[in-house]
Amino acid sequence: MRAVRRRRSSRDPQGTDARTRILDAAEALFAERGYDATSTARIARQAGVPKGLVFHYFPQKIDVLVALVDERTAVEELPEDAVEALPGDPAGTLSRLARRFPLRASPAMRRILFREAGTHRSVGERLGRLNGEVFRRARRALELALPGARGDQARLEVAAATFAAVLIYQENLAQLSGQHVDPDAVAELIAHALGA
Amino acid sequence: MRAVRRRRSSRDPQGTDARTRILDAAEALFAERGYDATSTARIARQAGVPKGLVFHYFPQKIDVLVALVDERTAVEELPEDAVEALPGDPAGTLSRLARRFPLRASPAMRRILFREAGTHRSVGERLGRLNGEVFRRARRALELALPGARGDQARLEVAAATFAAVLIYQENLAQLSGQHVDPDAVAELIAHALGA
Amino acid sequence: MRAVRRRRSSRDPQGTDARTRILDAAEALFAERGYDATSTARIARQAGVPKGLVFHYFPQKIDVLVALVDERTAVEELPEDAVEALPGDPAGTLSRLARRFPLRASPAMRRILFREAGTHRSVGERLGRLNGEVFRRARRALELALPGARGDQARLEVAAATFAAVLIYQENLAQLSGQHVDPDAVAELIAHALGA
Amino acid sequence: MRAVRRRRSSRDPQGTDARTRILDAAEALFAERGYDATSTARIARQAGVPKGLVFHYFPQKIDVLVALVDERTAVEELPEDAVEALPGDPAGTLSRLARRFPLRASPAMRRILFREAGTHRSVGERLGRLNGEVFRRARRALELALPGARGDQARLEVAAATFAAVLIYQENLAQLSGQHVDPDAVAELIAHALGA
DNA sequence: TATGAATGAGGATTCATTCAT
DNA sequence: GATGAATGAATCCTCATTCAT
Repeated sequence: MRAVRRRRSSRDPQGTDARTRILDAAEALFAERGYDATSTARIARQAGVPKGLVFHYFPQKIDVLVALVDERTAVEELPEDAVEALPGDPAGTLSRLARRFPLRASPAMRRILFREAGTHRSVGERLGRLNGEVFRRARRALELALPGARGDQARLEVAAATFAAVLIYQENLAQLSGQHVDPDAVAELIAHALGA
Repeated sequence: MRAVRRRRSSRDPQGTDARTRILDAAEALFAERGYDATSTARIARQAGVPKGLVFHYFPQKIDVLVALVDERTAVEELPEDAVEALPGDPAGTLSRLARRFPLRASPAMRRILFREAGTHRSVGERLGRLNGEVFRRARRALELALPGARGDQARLEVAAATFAAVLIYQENLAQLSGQHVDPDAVAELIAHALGA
Repeated sequence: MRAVRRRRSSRDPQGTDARTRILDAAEALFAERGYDATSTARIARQAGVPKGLVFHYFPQKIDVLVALVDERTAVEELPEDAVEALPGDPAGTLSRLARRFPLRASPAMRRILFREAGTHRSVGERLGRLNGEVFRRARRALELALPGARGDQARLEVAAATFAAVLIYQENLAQLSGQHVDPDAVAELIAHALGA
Repeated sequence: MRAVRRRRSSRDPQGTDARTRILDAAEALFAERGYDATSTARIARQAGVPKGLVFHYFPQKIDVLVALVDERTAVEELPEDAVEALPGDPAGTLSRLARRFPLRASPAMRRILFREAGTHRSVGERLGRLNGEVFRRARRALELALPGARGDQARLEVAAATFAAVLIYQENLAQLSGQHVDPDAVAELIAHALGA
């Protein structure tokens, strides 16, 4: 999570620093065609910077991917209970969680995470951590929303895992299978499964 | 869907014909490192055939992927009701569906489908069709298992879509997020959501 | 020491096989400008082959150097006493050794050996082995030529080492220092040092 | 031959000025890996100075090499007869010459001189001049040590040339051939060749 | 059908050098 | 003087693909 402030140099007429433009271009291209199919030359061209500059900031191509994952998929450091759980309203609670989703990642970044997770360890690890985070929040939200602890713990975990999967992968589920899975509808489904 | 029978040549000590060995090698490699990162030379080496032979069978590299998807992700032509739905037992019905899953695809092929779906139209289409098939079967199974039509149609569709997603992507969900989502448990969850 | 016979293909109008032409070109260029300053593209151009072919035969640039050293600096497998030592004529014996020098290496190869020995282990090792071979032959020749064992053993070794150095490095001594050191004259000098 | 005194700047915690540190780093690196294989960036890093500063002091990379050769291989301006020749003791005289060797060059600089002489005219010239200087001194020393002029002039020159070669290249002889050639022993050998 | 040499476009990466600050 | 971002030519190497045998 870089916070270095970069000054606008005279060589930067676009007003965004070169490093950021490189990451922007890479994000769009990796999402569209995949990491391997995207050449560094193309990233540079789309970013409007000379080829060499990509390597000035990112010594290896893989470092571009790593930087994207590091800097653009940060899990917000929300207080655990930032999403106010409404006792008796698990569906609404999950829906709110979905909306205040802690994953600060563009649809493009999600596609990248998803696609490259299987082949690049660091990406896979990050995706695993994100999934775990969402899972834990969902479980906690459900526990708070269902104070009577109706429904055993095991089922609650299955519910949380299912919801996390749908939430994280919705982007890809939609694109790959051509079918939208609406998180709100799933939230409602799950609430029914757990509730009265 | 090829069914051509190939004779065993004298150069084929493994007892499998060259074309099959090429596809086997490609399946393993594409799953492990992705299509773009796998060279035709490597496929040939792993298959134990000369480089030129790959192009004898598959004029272009992409044809290897297409053949894999065509020949190794076939949706079985099951009769619609091959999975006997037990009225009153939606959970069991879904579980049986999961077990008699119509997708004849190795874990490796599922990873390939999944990974390349976003960048190769033909793969994406195939995945979409598979997902649709599973979705339709799940919906039909639920309709039969819940004859009273309790729960409206919309919720039933959400349930079928969720179940299809978990079923198709379980391979990847497990691998990517490090968390198993047991189809049987999800079946039970969904049954609760729809049932009494 | 390759002995593979290469057929003359129709694509080889020069009548020398491509691999040999690549090595010829590399030998000349490495000797003239050094290994690092010689690009693979230039080798290919001078050899009259496409760039890619260099890497077909030599997966890495360094392999070209290694092949040169392996195949073009072979120590002849002469019987130990192939150079007939004339008792009483150490000078003549050394001169004959110099002329029937066991190092089958062009002046170009000697310059390459010399220059790259310090930075490429395999080259350095080969040079060391060559030097050792020449040293041992010179010592043996002197022992045979001076049967009375006049002059102690230590001095004889110094003589052999000095002669080996002059013999192996004459190419470079001449070029680098602009001064020829005639092996025959050194042979005569050494004979005087050891003889009556 | 620079003699400019450089002040110690506040950015120079090592207490050596930047220019000197650059040359020190270059000397070590050129000796270890060769001129071509050493990037200016690496020199800067090893010297602990920013990349730009290298080009401030040395407008071109080659200027670093030239400066090293100019400033660090100086032939001492000894009076011709600084090495007292002892008539009748040529071995001792040569040994003393070797010890009071006029070449002020570190082992590293000798390796550089040696390696780059063949490809960089200025280095080659300097090496030639050094070799000539040592040769002339050795010849003069021998003439003085052997007043009777026994041994003809031609043999004396061969002796001087051989001794100069051993002296100048001992560093490399040892390193490359793994065999030490002791200058004192060679001096003694040569004395025998010329003396009674 | 089988084989591997041949081809050249393209890709990642390096690097000397410039220059605004 | 000091700094490091910027530049683009050049380098090593990969690879799909062709083709003569």
